[in-house]
Amino acid sequence: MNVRGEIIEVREPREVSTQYGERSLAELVIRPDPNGSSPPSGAANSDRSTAAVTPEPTTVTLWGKWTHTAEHAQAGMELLLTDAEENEYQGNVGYTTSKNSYVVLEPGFLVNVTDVRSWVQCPRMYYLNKLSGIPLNYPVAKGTIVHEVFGDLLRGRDLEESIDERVAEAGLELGLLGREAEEVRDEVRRNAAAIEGWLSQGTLTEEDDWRSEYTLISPTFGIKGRADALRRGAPVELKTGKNTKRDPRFQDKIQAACYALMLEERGVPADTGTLLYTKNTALDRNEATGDLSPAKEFSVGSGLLDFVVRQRNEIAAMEFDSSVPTGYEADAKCEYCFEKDTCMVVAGRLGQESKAGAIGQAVPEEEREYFDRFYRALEEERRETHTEYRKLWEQTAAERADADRALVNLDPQGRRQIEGGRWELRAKKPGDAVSKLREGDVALASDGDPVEGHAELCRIRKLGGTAGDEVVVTVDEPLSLRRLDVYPSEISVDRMLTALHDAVLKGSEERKDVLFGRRAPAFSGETRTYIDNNAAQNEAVNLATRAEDCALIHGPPGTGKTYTIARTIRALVDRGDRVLLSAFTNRAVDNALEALREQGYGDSAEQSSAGNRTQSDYVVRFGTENGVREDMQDLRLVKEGEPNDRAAELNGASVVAATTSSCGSRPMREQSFDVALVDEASQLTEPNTLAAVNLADRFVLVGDHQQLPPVVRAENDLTESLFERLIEAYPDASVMLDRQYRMSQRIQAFASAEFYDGALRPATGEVAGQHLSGLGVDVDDLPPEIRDPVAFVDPDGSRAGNTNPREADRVAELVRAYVDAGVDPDDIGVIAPFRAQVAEITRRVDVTVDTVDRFQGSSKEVVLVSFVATDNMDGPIFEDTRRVNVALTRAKKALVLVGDASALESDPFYGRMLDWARR
DNA sequence: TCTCTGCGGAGAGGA
Repeated sequence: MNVRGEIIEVREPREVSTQYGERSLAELVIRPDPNGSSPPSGAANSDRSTAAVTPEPTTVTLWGKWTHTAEHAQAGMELLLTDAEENEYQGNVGYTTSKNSYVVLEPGFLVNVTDVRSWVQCPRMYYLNKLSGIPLNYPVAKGTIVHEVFGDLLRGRDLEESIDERVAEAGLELGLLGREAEEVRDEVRRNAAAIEGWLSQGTLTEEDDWRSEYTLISPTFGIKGRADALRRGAPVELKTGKNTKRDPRFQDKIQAACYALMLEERGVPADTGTLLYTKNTALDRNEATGDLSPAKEFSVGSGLLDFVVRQRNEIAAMEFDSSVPTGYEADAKCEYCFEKDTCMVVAGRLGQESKAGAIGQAVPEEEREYFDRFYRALEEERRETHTEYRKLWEQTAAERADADRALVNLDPQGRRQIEGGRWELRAKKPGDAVSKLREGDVALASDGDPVEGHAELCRIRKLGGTAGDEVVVTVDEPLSLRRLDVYPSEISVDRMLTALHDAVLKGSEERKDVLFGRRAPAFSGETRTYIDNNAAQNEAVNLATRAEDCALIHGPPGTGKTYTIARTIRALVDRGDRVLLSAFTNRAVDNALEALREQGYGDSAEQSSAGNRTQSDYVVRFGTENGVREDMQDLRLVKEGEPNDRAAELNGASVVAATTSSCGSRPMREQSFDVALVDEASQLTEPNTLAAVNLADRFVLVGDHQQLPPVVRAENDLTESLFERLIEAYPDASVMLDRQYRMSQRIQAFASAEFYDGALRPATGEVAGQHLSGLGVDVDDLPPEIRDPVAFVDPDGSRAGNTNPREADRVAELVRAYVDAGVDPDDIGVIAPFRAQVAEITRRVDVTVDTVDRFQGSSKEVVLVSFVATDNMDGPIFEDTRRVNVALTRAKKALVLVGDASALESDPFYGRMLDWARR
């Protein structure tokens, strides 16, 4: 049986005499989790009836080599013991390890296979890889291409066709690395020859069954990864580096053993692993000690699997309290390590202990403190992401579907092989099924069980379609498409971590002086008139152009933020600056680009045809095909093609527009700018902002900290934006746009008073006095309760979960009243705090209905807000009043608050809002 | 069960 629970005490390991002689053991005391203990396989949920009783602490005895794991265990960690034996010692009943047991620390912490690999090489290397990311370099780029070609060959694709396409796909990266396509194709061809030779060597018989790219997630061992290939059920890893030894490298074996471990968990054990070294040149192959085959097979014994688990436990234990490895944990030799310099520099700069030693001047105390604080915050965020993975197996299909995390009960509609040997799978989804999944997302496609069944990472090509129930995905290997799950990603955390690293360890001293409060931002140069009808906007452009370090533009709702951004960019480019335009969302990036184009800059007509851009005065949109809006696709940098052309296109652009997340990608990390201008800065975590800021000498942040803050999973330092921190530290480096072009006087009054000290005012009398009559509506045609431009309606509903059906009915009635009075449905928007209520209202009306969070950045002539709450305003969603600011400031001419009067009155803030609405 | 956008998912290798 399996035993699982929280560790409450760890006792010293000791030697004891047994009938087999001297043996070591370690005892742990755990509080068993009644749901976690289960028979070794299958029926995990069979004994849930015992859940009601809180179990007594139990002693777990770890024998032999598992005492190693006990040495890393701490109270508070979760422990999983598989194949446990019940035992009784001196009257106490407990559990011990058996011959087949594994001991797993923090099984919910999901370690990547490559992380286990690098940890085995050296724990410091694991840390350094995580911290600084792997930069753009040729061996890695080439390795990636060879892997892709390998997969293509296994799927039966023509070699030359595969090489041509895969090299072309890597065009941008290769170009940035200064490589010619033909040279790369030749090299890939040489590597592929080794693969092909082996494939056709007779090693393979008719019974050989192959599959490529196998995704595995292990709930038991807390490991996830993707094997290059399986041959007769055993893992095959391709390595394009040099290995002139007879045996595979140890860390390569560890990698294959990780996959073998996960296969064993699925009941299909593999007792061998194969490493395929394609090597570089014929010369290298001759050096191979008599062994001409690129393939090296090795046996995967239980000792190796145990070792892998123990190594993985070391990582989980290290991450449990976010501590930093020193290198002494392993016996790697620093003198031969090619990361030695980096290792020593990081150690020296951050004041860390390192086996390799430390060089360089430590960064000031406050920077180290900052680094540590954000490092912990980001690791905490990573752990929250891991709980999302865990739900893949802890929740039932129905629970996943209810949480909008999966589409279940899909009806497979067939498959076909597409270009490149890959597959297109089709299915129908139950008509009313909704989820967070969107077209273009990477998701986990499965036959119904994403963890124990057959699952593949896929790309969603179509969701909905004209019939509304169509699902189309593409995958490397075919399966019966019955379920689609959100696949959580750590990319965001990884990129924030590298941005933090770059900011503290690579950032210029001048910028760090400002970031760490040692010096106020400086300004210089002449003041000019850029915008003649709005003093604050003009001041904002001047602040940005005169900034020597940074400028902060505070843009409340409707104040012409986007216009000001476009004008600023133009001013900067006109004087010769190279500018990075960034924002949190693709939508904001494209909006800013649109404004730039409206001002006559960067229009595609002006840009010469792609590949022939010689003048450096054009705009490039850097982003994914799905992320970039249709009308900006012509500016989008296509990464595929002739390396030199692709690189020249990016390098030559005087304005590059990309999300902050993209700024953390490898090609973008190679770019440099004079100025980074970041929109939606108040919605960005500090490390996210740094990803853009790191790429430029100076930066301009645009945002409104009175609107929504960053969305993060963990409660920590990430919730305050850099924008907010700096605007509080340096009010003199900021300007607030104080004239709004959106709301009538009556509508803006509450927000202005509550959030902007009354400083937000209508830009013109026309804006202030706008009214529904401007839409050709006779107010007398409306029901009396909504004739005032700001109205309150209490439908006397009651909250049920995150919905309020009666309130939804009332909202629908009011929407119809507006439409009947002549308001165009396109001019009406409905806002609700919860997605469930959004769905409830959407069923009743045919106008835009969305959450507050998704409405940020847009506006409507008429807005209705459904508050849902009854009884009181408790709950996190209502506590952050900035959300209300956003909701109330979306309306131009009419605003209706729909909610429960007594609940709203129970809170001072909402009470004031009610007084204003009822005035 | 609060809100949620990004991102090639992970891994690609160097002596």
